[in-house]
Amino acid sequence: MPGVPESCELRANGLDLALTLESGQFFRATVRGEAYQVVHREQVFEVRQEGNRLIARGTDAATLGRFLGLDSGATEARARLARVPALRPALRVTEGLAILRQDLWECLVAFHCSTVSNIGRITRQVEGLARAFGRPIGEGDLRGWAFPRPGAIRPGPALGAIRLGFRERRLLALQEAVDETWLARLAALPVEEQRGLLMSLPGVGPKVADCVLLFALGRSGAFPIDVWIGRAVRGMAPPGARSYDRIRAWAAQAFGDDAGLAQQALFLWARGGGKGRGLRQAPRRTSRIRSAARPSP
DNA sequence: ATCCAGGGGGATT
DNA sequence: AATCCCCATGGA
Repeated sequence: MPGVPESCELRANGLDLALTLESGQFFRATVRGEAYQVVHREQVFEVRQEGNRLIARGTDAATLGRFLGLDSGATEARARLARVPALRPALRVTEGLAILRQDLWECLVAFHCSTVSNIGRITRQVEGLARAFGRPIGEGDLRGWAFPRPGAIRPGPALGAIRLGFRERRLLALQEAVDETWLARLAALPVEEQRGLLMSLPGVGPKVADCVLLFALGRSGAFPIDVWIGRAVRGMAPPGARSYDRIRAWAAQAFGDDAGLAQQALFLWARGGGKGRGLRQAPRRTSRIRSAARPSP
């Protein structure tokens, strides 16, 4: 039995840890005093930020750096995105935001659960799945449950207690459609094939597929469009860009491989979140705009 | 094309 | 306290 979890320290490279972990892309980070406790794959670790330093316990620098996207060039991406004037207000309140690199299967399930739901509920459901079906991991004060691998989630009262609602049957079907080999092959495909394959899964439409491409498969040009993004880009995108595919094509043209970061910045900004604001309360100021704008044929 | 599944969070009444 | 609105997917 190993005793003390390994520690590490690395430069944050401009990352805002709190902003990134609480930006709604990841569901397994919890506040613990000045730090965050994170469950990532088979590790439970604790990480905190002091200025431009990240100090962690229970993981190694390589794993942490990759998970946090420290090598993803977020600073350069922001500089390129700032050339688009309409994006500047969103960029202003999301300095230090990065796109995480999550576990593929966990990310797929989490965003599968996200359909017609909200962040608080998704968080509880992901945690519930881990507690009910995952393996206990960690040691000392760093304990948790790994997310259950495909096949480990079983129908029954324990699953019912997680209250997935109509998502439960689809989650079980999703699990049947996928195994470790399938996931490994998916990761190696070109992006358009990845997207098509993801969308062929039960309960996975364009939005969920794009979330998985962005948050797990490292496809930085993916641009998931939920209702908040739809509102945010109204007025930026040309009036013709109304459908999911047209907004997506516009984003690809406007932002290229930086579209994913643009999306996450817009998401926080549109919800009234961003630096020092948290993400919990979403003011309804845009609902009027939304009802005023009708889809055109 | 429209309705619903099942639920919870937030806002309005 | 009751009621309305919201939300992404798939099947009727």
